[in-house]
Amino acid sequence: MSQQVQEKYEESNLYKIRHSAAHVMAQAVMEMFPDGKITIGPPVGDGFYYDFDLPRNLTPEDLEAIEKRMRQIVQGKHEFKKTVISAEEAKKIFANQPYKLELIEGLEKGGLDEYGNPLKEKPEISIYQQDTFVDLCRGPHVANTKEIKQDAFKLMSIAGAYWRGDENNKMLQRVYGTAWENKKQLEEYLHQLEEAKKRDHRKLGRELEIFTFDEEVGPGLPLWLPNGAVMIEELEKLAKEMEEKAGYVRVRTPIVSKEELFLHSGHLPYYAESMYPAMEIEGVKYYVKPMNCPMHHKIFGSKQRSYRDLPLRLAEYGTCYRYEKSGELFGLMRVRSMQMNDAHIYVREDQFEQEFLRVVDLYLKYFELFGIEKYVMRLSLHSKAGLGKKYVDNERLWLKTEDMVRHAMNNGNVPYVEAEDEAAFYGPKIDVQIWSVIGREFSLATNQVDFAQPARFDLKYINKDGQEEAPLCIHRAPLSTHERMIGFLLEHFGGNFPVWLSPEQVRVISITDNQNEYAENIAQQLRENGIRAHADVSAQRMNAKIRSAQLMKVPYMLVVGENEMKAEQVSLRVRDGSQQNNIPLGEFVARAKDRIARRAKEL
RNA sequence: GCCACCGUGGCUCAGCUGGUAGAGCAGACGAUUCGUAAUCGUCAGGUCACGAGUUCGAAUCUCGUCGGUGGCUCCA
Repeated sequence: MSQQVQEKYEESNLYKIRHSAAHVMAQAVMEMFPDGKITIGPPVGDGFYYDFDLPRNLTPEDLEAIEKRMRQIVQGKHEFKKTVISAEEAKKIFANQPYKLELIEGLEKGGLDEYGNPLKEKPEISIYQQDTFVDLCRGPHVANTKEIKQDAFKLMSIAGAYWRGDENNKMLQRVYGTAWENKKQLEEYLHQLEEAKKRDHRKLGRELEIFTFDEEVGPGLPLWLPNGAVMIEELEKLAKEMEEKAGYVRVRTPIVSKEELFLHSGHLPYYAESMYPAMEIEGVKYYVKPMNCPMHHKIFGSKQRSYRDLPLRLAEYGTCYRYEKSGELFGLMRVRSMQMNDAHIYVREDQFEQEFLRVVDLYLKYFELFGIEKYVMRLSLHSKAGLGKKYVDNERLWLKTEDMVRHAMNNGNVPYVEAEDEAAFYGPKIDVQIWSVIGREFSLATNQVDFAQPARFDLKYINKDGQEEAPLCIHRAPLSTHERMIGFLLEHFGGNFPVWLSPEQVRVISITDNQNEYAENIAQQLRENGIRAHADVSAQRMNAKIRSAQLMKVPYMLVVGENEMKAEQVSLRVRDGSQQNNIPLGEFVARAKDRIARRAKEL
């Protein structure tokens, strides 16, 4: 479904403007560095970039100069002229441009596109020229440079990027820019970026006292503050409720185990670079677990299983530790200690499809609950080249299980896209890609098939005929990790959580000291009703108390003054600003309890 | 891990081309007792991330380390 949107964008005028702006930028950069090497410069989601190999690193001042020169160039109304040429001619033109020569060879020989991916047919080779700048390019472009409005683009940042996206290649300098049809659109976009910053989970996490990082504790190792701990517990409670209904049982396993376990599981052969290095005790190596699965497989294998026992659904919200490269860490979204919302389901082959769909169904229930509407299910497959390296070397089972997943998804009428070379080492998986409201994309829920580990651990059950048979295993984490989930939810709700998720659900605000005791009393009654409440009896004025409760995004404020105390009532101010004066406490308790029990979106 | 940039009290930020730190908010204390988003005052709080170097003198310059940010690679 996103395919359609992309095709549209590629045909749009905006796409041409951005692509053309990239060429203009390349012209400006090449004027500055005549010996520089150009590579590729495509449009992207909200702008464009161009990758260069330059004699020195660009500085922010350079960006200004480049931008200034670009404005001059676009005003020149230079035509974008396309010429179709032969590979030989192209090689002559770009004789001093090694990256372009590589691209031309790719086009000529195997039909590789600029990212090195194979093309279906051998494409024609064309160049585009504007003013003094010639680029190998298939287009399309705007008619002339003046169609790029001089006040509707902006260079955004300099970044490093590997040639052809391969970390073994040279790192190039990438300049990102944004370009729009007019000044107003550009300003709107820049405004959106500002707004997005306000919803950044790292900022909200600090302001709402959800989590913190400490240099001395270590990068990627979040400390959960009391408010954050409440949220995690709410997520666990939710998961436990759902899973109990769905027939899961819960287990607990240790954080470290002997090397042998991870050799056995295949983690060390295939996953070692994402694991913390071993520690040695009494001459034996121990590893901190990056996943719970090997332990769960041991639990499966701890007694003889009958076909009647399946599906066996073992759940554990265990904390795992992965060594993520330092540059990959990102707030709560990418951490080194993470609590998986994990379970492993052991099924017979004939149960696979139904069980797999039940897991997908569970995701959808969660998405509905959180109001997540924009997502894409992505079926991640192995690649032939990765067999024996990234992936367990058993092509037959890969193809078979991939087909089983496809079949299940098709039968369940669940739309999905396929992604080659993205699977887990032990089998294909469905990842759910979602976008937080501020446009950040990542995968949340995951549902993975594992044919490899059960075999490695020699897991068996006794079938109807009394024969031993190997189960399939489904790894699933519909709430992802609690870290990433809460990071996502912070941005998704902008900190305005539904009542059930709010760390503090009610703040009781006394107007003067005379009502302090009454306020404390009410907070206590609320707590006895299972509502997270506390009284603000500080020496502040009511307005200041309301302001601080609003800033902490507390869903309900109960204001109590002389009148309320006399009448034994409360005045309710809701986070959205609405209010309901002089209601009996019981009425409010009923409302709050109802919202919490239903996990309602509305306040 | 790679490229670039950044790092001043809990938070947000001032501190020009080097002369040894300042504000607001938050906090503590005191005063105020007030009807739906900030009452007033006083006080306390910083080895300017850390370590070297240059210099008569460094928060300001150089190098290194650590941490963060934007990307690349990778990913729940």
